[in-house]
Amino acid sequence: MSPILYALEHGKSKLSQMERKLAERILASPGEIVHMGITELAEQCGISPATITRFCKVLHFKGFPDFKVKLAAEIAHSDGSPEGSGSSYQDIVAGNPLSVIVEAMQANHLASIRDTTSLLDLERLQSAIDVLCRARRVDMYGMATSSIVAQDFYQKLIRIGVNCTAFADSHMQITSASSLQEGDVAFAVSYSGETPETIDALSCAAASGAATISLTSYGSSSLATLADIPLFSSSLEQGMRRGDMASRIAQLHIIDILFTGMVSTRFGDFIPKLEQSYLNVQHYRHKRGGQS
Amino acid sequence: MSPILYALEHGKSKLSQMERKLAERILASPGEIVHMGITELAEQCGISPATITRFCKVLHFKGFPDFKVKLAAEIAHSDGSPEGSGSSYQDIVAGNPLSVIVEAMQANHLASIRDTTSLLDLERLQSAIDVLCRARRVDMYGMATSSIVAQDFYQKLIRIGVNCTAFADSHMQITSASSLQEGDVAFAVSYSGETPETIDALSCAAASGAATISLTSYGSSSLATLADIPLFSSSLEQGMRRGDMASRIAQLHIIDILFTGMVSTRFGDFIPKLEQSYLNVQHYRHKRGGQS
DNA sequence: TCTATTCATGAAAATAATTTTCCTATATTA
DNA sequence: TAATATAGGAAAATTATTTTCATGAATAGA
Repeated sequence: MSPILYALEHGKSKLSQMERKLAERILASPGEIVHMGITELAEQCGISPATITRFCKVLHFKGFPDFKVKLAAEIAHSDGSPEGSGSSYQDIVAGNPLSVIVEAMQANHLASIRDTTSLLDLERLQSAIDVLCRARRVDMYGMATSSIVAQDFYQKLIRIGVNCTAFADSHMQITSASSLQEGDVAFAVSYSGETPETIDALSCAAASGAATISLTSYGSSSLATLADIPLFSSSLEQGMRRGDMASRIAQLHIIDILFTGMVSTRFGDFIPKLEQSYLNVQHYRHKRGGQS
Repeated sequence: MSPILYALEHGKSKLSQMERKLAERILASPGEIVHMGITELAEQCGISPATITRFCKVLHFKGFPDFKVKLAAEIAHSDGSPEGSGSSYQDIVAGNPLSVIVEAMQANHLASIRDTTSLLDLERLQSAIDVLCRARRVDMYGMATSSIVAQDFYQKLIRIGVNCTAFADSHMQITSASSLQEGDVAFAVSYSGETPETIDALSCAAASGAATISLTSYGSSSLATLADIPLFSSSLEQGMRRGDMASRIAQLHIIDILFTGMVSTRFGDFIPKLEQSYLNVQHYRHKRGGQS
């Protein structure tokens, strides 16, 4: 906790009634305070602006604006997660004020990325990258939210000239999987690891002789068991319906690592293609008279 | 370097003479700026206070004090964690060992989420949520990477029964935009804020009388200027082609906040629909013999 | 090349925010 | 109980910020 908030918390007992109201309001959501005027804050606390100015002077600030700037600087260091723990998932419920939602979401997403990174098995990740780099063709499978992740990887791979498909349609996924061969890669994404359509597609791909990679939430699941190289994103403890938001961020995080790993491995091959795809989009647009 | 300073540094060329003086003064010692009044800063730059206020507005801040608070928050992280984990953006180059890539990616993504959160304007976010909650119909626009983000929001909105479309085809986007009416919402996503197809679609939507929301990387852009409610994700300093990875994570972060805000606002309406959509997917699967 | 128009800019007016002053009510101590 | 100290608010004063308006420079069009 930042020095200012700490001082407020611990000095509370010494403060007078009105000052305490103020201190409590500030502690309740410091992030909001920095975007408030003195009048607004005064009203919310049921006190007068004069009291606030005096209070800031007591704390040795030059005034209220000075206090705000210093406070903003301090709370920026923290994650927004209460008690600075760094890794706690927050649940979000009805009627929460927006500031709480924002803080909770930040805490969740940061925790999710951290947890996912710390769970990574580098060797396994490297072998996934190697397999992908050598792939003649790559198939992506995923339904609903996971289809977004699959699409994202698809877009990236296309840009470096990897022969890749990512059908959203489960029948097409199966059809595509049937036509894979040895040397091809099937990459399946699923939050639960139990999505039947995705499992079917990956099974089919394995039967066709393709190497299989799964990306699921951490823990044992049918999809992970099935895959040659199972990769994991962190699973979220609270409120399952909420889980897929943080999980998707974590999965994209892994996708980014995979992609960057691929580019880094085959720099010479891939970077020129990446440049070219970028330039071509630019070029086409300029012809039409638009901008970047 | 923080997104604000980065935007200043890189947008300098687009600025006018006086604005450039100002930008240079801010870049010279951002830490001092946050403790200055607008008049003092104006004098030091040899310009008028009016120019400063205008400049802040161009950067989509509410005014000079708002700029100061956001800047204070940002420079707080950057000097807090020098060159390592924490909050500085890392570039990724050829032949980096995987462990370095992983660390850099984590640092980038964490920084991106933090920066984006600190740049958020809660009031603006709230008005976006309000507008979305009341919308008769919502149109999503976005090309390439941004289309992924648009699709993601689309999937979420559909699940809570919001009438929403997210065509990937730019002609369909325009067609759809033309049929919008007052009370509808158009939501455009673009990393650069200059994607012509997306700008066209949003302009068209505005002409049709729809409320317009943009989600772009931080800085002044055509799309942000066009929108009634411009929202921003943090922009990434290093290696331009790398920017869209972190930016996409940041944009999804904002999508999650918007969605959660909507659900929280209209808990009673939306939660049952969310439950129902979940149960229906389950039900359908069990009939076929699969699992969750 | 000249004119019209747009755009950048500063001066000053208007507005908004903050701080200070002054006053009252309450509590405290002799 | 009276004297005094003090917290706290109302309102005035001050200060900061924003807006408006006028001007001159630059650019585009004729």
